[in-house]
Amino acid sequence: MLELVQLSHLIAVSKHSTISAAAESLHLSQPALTRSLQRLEAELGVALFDRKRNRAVLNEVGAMAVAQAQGVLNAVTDMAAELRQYAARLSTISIGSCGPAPMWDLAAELAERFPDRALSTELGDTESLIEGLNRGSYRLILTDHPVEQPGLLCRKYTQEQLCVALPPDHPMSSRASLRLEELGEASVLAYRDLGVWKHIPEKNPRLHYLVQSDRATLSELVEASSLPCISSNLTAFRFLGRSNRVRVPLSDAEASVTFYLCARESDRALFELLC
Amino acid sequence: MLELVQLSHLIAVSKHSTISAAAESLHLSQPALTRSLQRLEAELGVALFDRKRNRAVLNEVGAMAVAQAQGVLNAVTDMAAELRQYAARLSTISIGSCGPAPMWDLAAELAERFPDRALSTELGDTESLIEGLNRGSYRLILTDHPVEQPGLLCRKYTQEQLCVALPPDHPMSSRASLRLEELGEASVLAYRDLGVWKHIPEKNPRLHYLVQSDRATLSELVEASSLPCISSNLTAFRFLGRSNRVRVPLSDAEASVTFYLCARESDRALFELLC
DNA sequence: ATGCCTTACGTTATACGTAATTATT
DNA sequence: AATAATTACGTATAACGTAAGGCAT
Repeated sequence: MLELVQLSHLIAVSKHSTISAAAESLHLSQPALTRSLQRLEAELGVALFDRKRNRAVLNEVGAMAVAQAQGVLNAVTDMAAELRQYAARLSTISIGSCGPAPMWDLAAELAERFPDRALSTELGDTESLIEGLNRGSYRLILTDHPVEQPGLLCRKYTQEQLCVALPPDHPMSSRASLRLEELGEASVLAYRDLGVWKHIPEKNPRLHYLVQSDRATLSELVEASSLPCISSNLTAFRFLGRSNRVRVPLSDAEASVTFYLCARESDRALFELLC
Repeated sequence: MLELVQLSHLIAVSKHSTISAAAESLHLSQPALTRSLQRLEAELGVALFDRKRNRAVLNEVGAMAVAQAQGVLNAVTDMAAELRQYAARLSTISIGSCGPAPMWDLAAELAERFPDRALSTELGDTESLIEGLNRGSYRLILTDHPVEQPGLLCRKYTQEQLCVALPPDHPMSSRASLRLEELGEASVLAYRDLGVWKHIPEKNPRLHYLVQSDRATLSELVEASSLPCISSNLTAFRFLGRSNRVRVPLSDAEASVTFYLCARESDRALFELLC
């Protein structure tokens, strides 16, 4: 049977012009390479070289064989790469969400249930998430409204309520609730990935957001300062650390969102495991 | 390095469902096949089977691998077939002609000069021959008129003059020439492949042609009968055998043709060898 | 109990390297 | 002389078969 090493040998010869040079590059003795090429010719039933006793040069058929062999080898490496990628995709659970906090919760739950599988998380708007779920880019998504589509499963997952975490001595710390606008021109701490909350800053453009991209840093800043911090029922325990902040809920309509968990019908087992 | 036998082993397993059955079909022991598959998995770095100690079934990745492997193996066999075909085409000199007799002469000349190369001959009308020469279907063609085209070489090759071979006692045997029409309603022997002569019969539709497809048979019939035989300066020695026929040239305009030899510019060496 | 897969071990076959041979530059 | 390819021969590695073991139906 024709084998791939033989094809790679042929290609090496075409690259190095002489069998000797090719053999060296292959860490092979010259006789071994000669025989390998002879076997290849016998296998194919065609002569690939013009042999002049002292020199073996590729003939016309050999030149075509080199091109073909290169094609075959590329096809094989492509195949291997595709398989590895496919296997990786099968073993990773990719989730998409329109808000960071519920995604963290979901990721934590999945990590606990499937400790040996990789997780990939992504933020996006609900519409592109649904598209991604249908396309197979995501196995689970968290949306900001229920999704009713044939072939998709959907149920309420959690609710997130934004609040402002104030130091106990802040003038508004005893309020039952407040609107963002009431904070005036204050500087507030906030986390970078907003997702579905990305329109919140527009509610009070005068606010000066001190955006943090690292949760630990944000937590430290909260503890080390008396700056108000935009937080929520889901993020409080992460952002506020051991500080004794008072959480005052925001009464703006946009400050409360219900998240829905969606999966493909074919993934019902996974979906129901999370209920 | 990944090898093609391993891919064929994988395909065999997918066909026979169990490793044992596949091993038998491959004339291999079960353990040998098991190890071959293990090597394949190790090579690819992905698991292709769900192993239940007692049973090994292809998993999702394995199913995709089977499809890919099939593709690779097909590509390889295609490659081999193409190479063999290419080699065959390179080693055969294919000639086309618009008339059989000069083609026989040319073929004989080539066979003498290239005793180890195969010849393929084909009759056709001049236009399709030129097209074939440009396409690479022919290396040499014989046309009934000179061809002037950039990239093509052309020169006069030979002339053919039709005649009627009559027995010495035939009333017209002493004529210097005659027209087909003058033969009236006679029966005449003729060879099948007419090529450029195919319009000759129309010159005298009353003639009854006893068409022969075998040259030896035609020759025997000429010797055994007194029937006139349509022949030419080029075919006389083949068709008339040792009979003492008198050849009377045909004076019809269509009964004389000059043949031209054409080749591609890239084949100048071959072309000039024949001058 | 039978079928199927895997591991272990001794053997074989295939491809390798070394050395010798021949031809070409 | 030097380089390059092929042939010959002994060797080594890698894949094989047999045998043994374990799990499941």
